[in-house]
Amino acid sequence: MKKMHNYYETNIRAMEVDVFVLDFSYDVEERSPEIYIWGISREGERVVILEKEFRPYFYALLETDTDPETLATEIKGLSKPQSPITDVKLLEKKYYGEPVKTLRIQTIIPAYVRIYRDQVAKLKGIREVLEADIRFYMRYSIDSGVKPFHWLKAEVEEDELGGLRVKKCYKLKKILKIYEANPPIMRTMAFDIEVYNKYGFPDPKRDPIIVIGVWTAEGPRQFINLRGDDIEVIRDFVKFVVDYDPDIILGYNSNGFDWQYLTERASSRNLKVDVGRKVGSEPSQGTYGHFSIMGRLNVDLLGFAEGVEEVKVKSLDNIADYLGVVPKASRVNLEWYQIPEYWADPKKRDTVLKYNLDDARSTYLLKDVFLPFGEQLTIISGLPLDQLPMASVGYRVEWLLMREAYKFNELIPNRLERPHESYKGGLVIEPKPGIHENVVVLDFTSMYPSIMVKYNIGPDTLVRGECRDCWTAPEVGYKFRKSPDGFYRRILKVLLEERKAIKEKLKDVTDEYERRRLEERQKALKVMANAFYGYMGWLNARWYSKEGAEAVTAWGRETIRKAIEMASGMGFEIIYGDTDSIFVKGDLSKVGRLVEEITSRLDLEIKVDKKYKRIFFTENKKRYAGLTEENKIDIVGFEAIRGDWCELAKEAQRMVIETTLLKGVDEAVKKAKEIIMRIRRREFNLQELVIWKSLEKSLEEYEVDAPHVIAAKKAMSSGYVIMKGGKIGYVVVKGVGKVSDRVEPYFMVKDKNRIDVDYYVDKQIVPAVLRILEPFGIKESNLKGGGMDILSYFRDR
DNA sequence: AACTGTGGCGCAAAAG
DNA sequence: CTTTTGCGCCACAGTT
Repeated sequence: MKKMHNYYETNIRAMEVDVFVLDFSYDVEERSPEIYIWGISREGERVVILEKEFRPYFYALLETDTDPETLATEIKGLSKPQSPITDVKLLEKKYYGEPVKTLRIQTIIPAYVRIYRDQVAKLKGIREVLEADIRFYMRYSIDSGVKPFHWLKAEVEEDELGGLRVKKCYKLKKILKIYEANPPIMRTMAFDIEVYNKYGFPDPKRDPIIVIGVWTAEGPRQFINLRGDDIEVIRDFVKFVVDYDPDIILGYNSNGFDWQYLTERASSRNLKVDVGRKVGSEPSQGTYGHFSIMGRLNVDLLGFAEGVEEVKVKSLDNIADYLGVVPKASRVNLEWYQIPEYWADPKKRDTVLKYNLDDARSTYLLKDVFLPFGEQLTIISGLPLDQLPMASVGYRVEWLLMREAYKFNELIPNRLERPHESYKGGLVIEPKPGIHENVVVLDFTSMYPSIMVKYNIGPDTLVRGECRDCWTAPEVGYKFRKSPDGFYRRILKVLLEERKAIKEKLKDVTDEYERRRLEERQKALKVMANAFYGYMGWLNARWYSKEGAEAVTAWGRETIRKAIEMASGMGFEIIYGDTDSIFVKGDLSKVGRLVEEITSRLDLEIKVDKKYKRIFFTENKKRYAGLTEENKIDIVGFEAIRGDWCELAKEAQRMVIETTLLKGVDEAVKKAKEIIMRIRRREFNLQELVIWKSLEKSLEEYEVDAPHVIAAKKAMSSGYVIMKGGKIGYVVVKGVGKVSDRVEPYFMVKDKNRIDVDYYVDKQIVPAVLRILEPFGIKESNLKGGGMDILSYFRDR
């Protein structure tokens, strides 16, 4: 009777659903793990699919002379009642392409994998223990093929909702299909918090939140601390998030500040930041400082902004301004140290509120710039969108590789501690100094990935000793077997071919939405493919191969040498070259033939990247400036585009470069003299003199008292916190002694007259300008002489 | 004792 | 990932 009933029920409830996968998480319920697949159904409902059957496991790689049966029994003997070893199975797998015998050891609770791993590793007859360090939800995603931002068609049964803030909860019965299609509309919310910071860097135990600003498709919302107590602010904000129910929560440095502060502040006030889709779950800090929110994607856009190299100080206002999302002129601009003063003054308080909303709005609007690319990177790498911005390039590549390894029945190597070992890199050609007319830049397309594919490079294709059918790398002599395809080649081929196909398809697509999607996919594929070489030479990489990385650069050097040889053979003059490019001058009508010749003879694609009407080089490599065919001025490598020179020096150099290219050296000298005189007359803003540097280490680690380190220490002692990786802006003031003794954080200097003008002229403007003009015979005295006016002479003494 | 020149080294940031 | 550049500190040697 009971059985009949169940059968009947199952038939009624079993159904098919289509769900767009947002994220994964897992929980251990009643001593067994459950995987949550959070998503949006075809009908637009927020749903979760539970997978209760999947179990954690790892592999033990056997020595050749071991008997699997005996070892399996021995391993089973390690079983603990809290999480028994449920299965030990002998499997044929591949390790670096070689067939191997492994035991697959399965348990119940994910945390026990580590415990069993350590015990199994000590047993006799075990060569290595593998795949024990893969996160459980990741393990599931790899094995099941369920990937974020893909659709999942599945047979499910409806389940109890029990404390989940979704429309439906299903139990997974069977995966029917995983496919890519247009994503549903995702509800997106941006937020930003402002904190009382009168006593320097805010402390969550002491300083209240003064306002939380929110921006959504429906516009702004604000939670303001009116009574000096922020309990209600936090409570209202949490309620708002739960009610609005966003799929994506955007912030700017929200992993580094907002979530940290909010959770600490809340816990010190006995509140819970219960904003997840599971009741009672708080944002939890996972790997690399990222905060996970159950069922939602917590995306910190700062991670994407790091990729915008043109902007040196990656503050929200700078990034939003540069990308044209919110121009600085159209928003409230406040420095962090002005907040307490403005907040305390009833007449100025409104400015703080506007400032907060401008930040929330900027964050919200930045989504259109960053998310389409992020979506594509998620689809390709399989790394959930919320982890993507924090993950380094290496980890993005590795996620893709791990998924592919599973498909190929390859074991995933362990992460190893390796000592640093350097190897030779790309070839840089000595530039021909001076001004050149009509120079063409030829670029090998995706040189390193193409070389990896062409010569089948990788740790699994490397042959030590004799080899009949191998490619041999020049200079270093490493050999790689020609067939079958190695791990890297197989994956790279797919990426490069897909990119080619997309570029082809783009020629016919007119739909704007589809064009954008393909454009971003194409970019993401390029970024991923180009990251493979760097990944292979990354000490932390699971598929590290020094020999591989060394061979890639060696073939690269050979390729560029051959290209140069062919170009000069055709009568071209080589002006410069770096790694995968050559700058040539000569009969431009023959460039097309040169391109064809190189491409066919070297079997690597080269193309015209740029044409310069006029270009100049100094004696230095990696530095030049040119006027393109489109009358744009390109500046490469010089101070003008570096983040660690003051704006004034950069502007002066930019001016000199432009004038030199367009009007000639004499005119440029005149301009430079004018600028120097202006500074001597103190006609500048303090902002233009700030020198920004990042702190690559924590302050104690520095061995020398470099100026930026001293400036950071001064900032620290006045209450400002600068962490490792942060940026410090400083100016040089008058006084005696080393530069280090005369630096001060820019926000601590209010009086323009304290500035050491001589430093800025002699160590910033003159060197920057001379870098361009010196090759033309201009000396320091030509710039400084004859321009000193009496007035400033007296004022400076 | 105070200054100047030099070369090594630490450090950051660019190109590819 | 390597290559390249350049500033400033630091120690040292030689000079005034």
